[in-house]
Amino acid sequence: MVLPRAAKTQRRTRIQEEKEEQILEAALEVFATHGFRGSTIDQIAEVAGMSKPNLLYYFRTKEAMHRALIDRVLDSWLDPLREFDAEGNPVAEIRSYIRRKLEMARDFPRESRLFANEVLQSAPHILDELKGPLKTLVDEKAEVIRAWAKAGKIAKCDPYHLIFAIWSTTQHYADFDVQVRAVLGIEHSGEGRFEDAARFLEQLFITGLAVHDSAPS
Amino acid sequence: MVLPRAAKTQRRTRIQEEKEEQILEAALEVFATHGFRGSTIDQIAEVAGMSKPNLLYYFRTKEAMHRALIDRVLDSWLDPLREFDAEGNPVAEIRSYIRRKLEMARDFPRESRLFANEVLQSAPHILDELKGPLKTLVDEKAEVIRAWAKAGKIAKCDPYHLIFAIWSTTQHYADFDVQVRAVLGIEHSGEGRFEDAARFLEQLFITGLAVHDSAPS
DNA sequence: TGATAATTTGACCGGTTGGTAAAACATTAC
DNA sequence: GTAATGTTTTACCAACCGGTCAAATTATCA
Repeated sequence: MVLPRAAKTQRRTRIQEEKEEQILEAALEVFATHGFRGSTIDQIAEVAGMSKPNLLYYFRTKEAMHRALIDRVLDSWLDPLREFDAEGNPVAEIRSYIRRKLEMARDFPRESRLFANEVLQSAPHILDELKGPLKTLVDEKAEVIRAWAKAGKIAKCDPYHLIFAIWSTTQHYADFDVQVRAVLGIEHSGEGRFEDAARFLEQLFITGLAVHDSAPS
Repeated sequence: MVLPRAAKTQRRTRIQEEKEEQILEAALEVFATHGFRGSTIDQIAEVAGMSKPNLLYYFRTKEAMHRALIDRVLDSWLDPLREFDAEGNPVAEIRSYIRRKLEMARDFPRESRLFANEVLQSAPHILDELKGPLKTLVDEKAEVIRAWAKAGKIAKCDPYHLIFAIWSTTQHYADFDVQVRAVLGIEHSGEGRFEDAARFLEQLFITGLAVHDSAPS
């Protein structure tokens, strides 16, 4: 057999699983740093520690690699939002959503940058996912937030823009890491900046969304 | 004379000014959409409506074009922060800073994406500007904010992370425009989304930073 | 007008890029 | 062991990319 991608429909070799894993790891590194068009197969091959034709044996095109990577990462990327619980305490839910998003920005910055690059450049490869699954999920959670506001549990606000604000403020620490560190200076560029950010963002969102006396349910 | 860039040190032709303008406009369009490595001189030339060698007559390399573009745009991009007035009313200053940043995201999204692309990819061409002029400016304004907090005019908070939060939430509407529109759906993708965003962000930041009874100066 | 300088173009070049072909090599199943 | 299958490598290609060059064209101005 010469076509590994076809063989995959049957059963995958141990080697296949290992190598595909290796390749996607390298692809994440490179795509996240240079974007799709800015990345080269040679670069990815080098990071993956294999030759270019070898790499193309597992993924027939650059786009196939990118697509496989996105498919694998997108789901886990949305997990924090999925865990947003309608039954939970509103303030606690928002707080822990911010926490989780910030932890992801700290622990998985490459995944964040992968999407940031893609979206920044008009999301040519994931637009459908944004309009479909992502929109559906956000619509659902926005409804939850709207209900909380209506019940007077949090301040009235546009739930979509609230979600955007949480996304942008947290992912900022992954996507614009270089700028954050440049501005903070070496002395504040330790991992402590994530603690500081968490403290600030909690204060901002929790206080900013608290129901104040003049606006009862 | 054959070297236009040298001639520039003397006096620039009308044609030179016009063409350079045209080129930088096209370069902004292309660089903002595809990033530096993802952009090609041919693309820029096509958008600018001239041939590649002609374009290279005005800017000798792709990098020279990029650099000229950044130089031209960076200053105006920082204007809103510069206008941040230590003598003004804190709440009003923060409110109008958010307003201005949001207006820029709406009116000059390409400029925002130009920097976003650059920073996302580790800012290879502007790192010095970030560590120098940008950091200096932010340090200065952070001190103003710190003083306001100390005087009890706004809630105590980390001024750097406050600035980051304003940057990220406002620029989000330029940089991640595609995603914002995908999530909001066609029905809410009109220009009205900037009004909604402004309302939400004002509420968030103003309420979130208001001094609350339990924390006097 | 004509001379001079400024601008534009087409043809081209060496290096890179995504991708292919085929043969060499390794692994597995019997 | 050996045959079939799976994996890796070497050599290569056509398209593209950043950039050059010299000639052609156009604008400027005495």
